[in-house]
Amino acid sequence: MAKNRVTLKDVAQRAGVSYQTVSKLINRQIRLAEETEQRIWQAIQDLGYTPHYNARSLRAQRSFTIGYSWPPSPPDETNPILDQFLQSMFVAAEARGYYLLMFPYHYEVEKQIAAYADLIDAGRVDGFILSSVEYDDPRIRYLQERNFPFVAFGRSNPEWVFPCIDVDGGQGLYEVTQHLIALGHHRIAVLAWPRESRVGNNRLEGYFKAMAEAAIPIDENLILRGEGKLDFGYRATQQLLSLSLTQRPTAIVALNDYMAIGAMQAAQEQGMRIGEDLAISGFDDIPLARYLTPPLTSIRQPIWEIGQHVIQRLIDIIENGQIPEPQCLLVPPTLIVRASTDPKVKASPFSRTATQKEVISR
Amino acid sequence: MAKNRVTLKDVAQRAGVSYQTVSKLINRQIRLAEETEQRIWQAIQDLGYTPHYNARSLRAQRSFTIGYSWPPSPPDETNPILDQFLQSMFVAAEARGYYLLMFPYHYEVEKQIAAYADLIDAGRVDGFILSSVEYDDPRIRYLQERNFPFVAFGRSNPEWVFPCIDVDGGQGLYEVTQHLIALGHHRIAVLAWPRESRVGNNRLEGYFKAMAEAAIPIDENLILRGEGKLDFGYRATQQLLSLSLTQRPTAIVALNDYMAIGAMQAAQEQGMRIGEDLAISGFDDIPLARYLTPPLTSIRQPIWEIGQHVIQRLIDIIENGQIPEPQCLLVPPTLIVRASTDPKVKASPFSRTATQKEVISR
DNA sequence: AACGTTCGCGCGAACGTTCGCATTAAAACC
DNA sequence: GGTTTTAATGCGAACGTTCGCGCGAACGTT
Repeated sequence: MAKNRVTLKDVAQRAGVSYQTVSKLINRQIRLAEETEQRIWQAIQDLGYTPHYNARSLRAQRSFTIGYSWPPSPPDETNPILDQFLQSMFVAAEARGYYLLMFPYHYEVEKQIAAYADLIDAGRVDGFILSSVEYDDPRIRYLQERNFPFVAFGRSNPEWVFPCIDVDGGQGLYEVTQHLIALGHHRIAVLAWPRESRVGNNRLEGYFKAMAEAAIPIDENLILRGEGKLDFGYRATQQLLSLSLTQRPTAIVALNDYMAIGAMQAAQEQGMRIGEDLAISGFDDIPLARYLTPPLTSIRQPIWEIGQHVIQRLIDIIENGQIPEPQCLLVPPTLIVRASTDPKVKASPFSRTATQKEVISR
Repeated sequence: MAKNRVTLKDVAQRAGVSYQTVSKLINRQIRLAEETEQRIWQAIQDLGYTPHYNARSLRAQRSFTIGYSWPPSPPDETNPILDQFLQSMFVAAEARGYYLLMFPYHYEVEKQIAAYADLIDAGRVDGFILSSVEYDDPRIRYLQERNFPFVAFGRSNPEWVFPCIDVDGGQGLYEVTQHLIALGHHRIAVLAWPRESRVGNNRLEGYFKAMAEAAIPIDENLILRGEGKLDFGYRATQQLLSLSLTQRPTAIVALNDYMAIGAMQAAQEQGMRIGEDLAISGFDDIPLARYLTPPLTSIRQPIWEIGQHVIQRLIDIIENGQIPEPQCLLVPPTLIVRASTDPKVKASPFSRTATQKEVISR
């Protein structure tokens, strides 16, 4: 297994210099005679030297490791962005010589904080990425208090100042609502999350803004709140469709795709033609969205870019200590119009042309 | 940030012993006088001591870290088991004092192997978990050659001997095929993967076995191979349904849920009632499966158990060097019968009773 | 010719552990 | 009562780096 490892001393001996000199060359902290430098590189090559991570970290008091933990998705739902987010992050990390360390997410606050504290105290990580950030997030409080580097994917309390990046969900909802209004809809229902949901509230604001700009009064009966699951979307839509003709919505905006799918099923069971009799939109643009019948209008988050950004930012903070402005960056999502809201964008989802006909707004 | 860290020496001084003694107590390599032991624990508690990871690893030549890398899922598909698999693994790892390190997956063989080599040479990991294992997998070859610990989720060449665990996909297909035969189906089509697919071949064997046992001849025209995407399922099913009545299948077994969903859409477009006119089954039991109309019969893999097992096994190998028999463990998946194959198991997917009516075979 | 300055490199120390052996005192043996 | 065993702890070294300082030689400057 771990046989006789090649160390700096081996390289140094072969190159005929002291081992510290080799170290300095590797870390580019020194100018060497051209000839010596070549000799050393050659020796490194010949012996196949790789610096020992733990020794380096011990001495430098740096771990070149970023910690990440996230809440597991419930069994009846998959996290549509996890894979891409992770891949994006560790590609970005690798490019700067870092790796990502995963550790379990605990729901009990104390155990959760303890997990972060242990990693810090053990010197295993140089910083953290946070996601699924909520109001009063104890992790943010703790890390700020210890003055330990982190970057969050998601906003928290508006008055808190910390490095974060977030998708402007409000902008997404603003656009989709505008899109529906432009198509002539007035009674637009929302399948929303509970009031405590920070993400939900951010998104809802965009809906209110678009409605206000179009001078359409808000009907509180059309805003239904639930746990964001498919069957809530289904039941809520049944309820909406049981309203009288003058009250019933002509469009439903769901805050995620699962609820939208539930809504589609409920509407189809009642024989309604989605996109014609009733418009439905989702959020997240899960891969399946374009394959549904009809294809689902949705809002896509720039996950890859967020992963890149969040890591770049964290490493900048770790290495330079400086937190660049703006503290919190908002990136706009992309509205993807499909036949579930606009029947003109229809056709079989499998023909090449149909796929291209998806209207990517912006 | 990293302020004055509490070290063994601090603890030792406060407890009035040498720092090596404290180390030995922590590692339970020594018997101490009851009173001294208490004093030391108290000091550890008082000062909030946490061992420094890099120092420990440097000295012990062990990293307590497990490396994992996996191919990113294509943009039009989500990996339905990734989240659960990861969570399971790092929960198991944490319980034994290990963490998981993620690193990018490269498709070019050389870069891929280089990534593994670098982590080994740098001493950053004690072992690896492999997944998405294929025939002639170069990673297996390399790690075996270096005699470096690893455990694979998935089989490779039948003649290779290495620690692995895999879902018995053949058993899954055997059961679903038997299930369909018992319902009176004879012409059972398969939406399969390309011939080079190891997973696909393993699964197919179960189909052949069940057909052979029922003495039903294989019709090669009913075995269609594609890339495992939704639209292949769609097109393949269109093709199958265009066959003459005597040749057309009465049941379609898909090797994953996405192809099954495509098949359902194609069949429904032709006005067929799924579960009655045509039976369709999938594989993976993605969360959405039970919410489809009709709910999709599928095969669920025991992912959590696999994650636990794979980690336990790897740590055993790392710590004891011994590779327990059997080298490769096969675990059976679970057939979940829903209305897409058996209309008796129907009803709205959202009523409590309906959910319970899902028949979990075995 | 004497004197700074830069260049090229070496040296000792330290990072915080673990490990094996040495040491001391008390207890047990004959 | 001297010798051997056992229990409880100490001591020095090592793991493979990085870091700051130092030192001789070469180089230009006055």
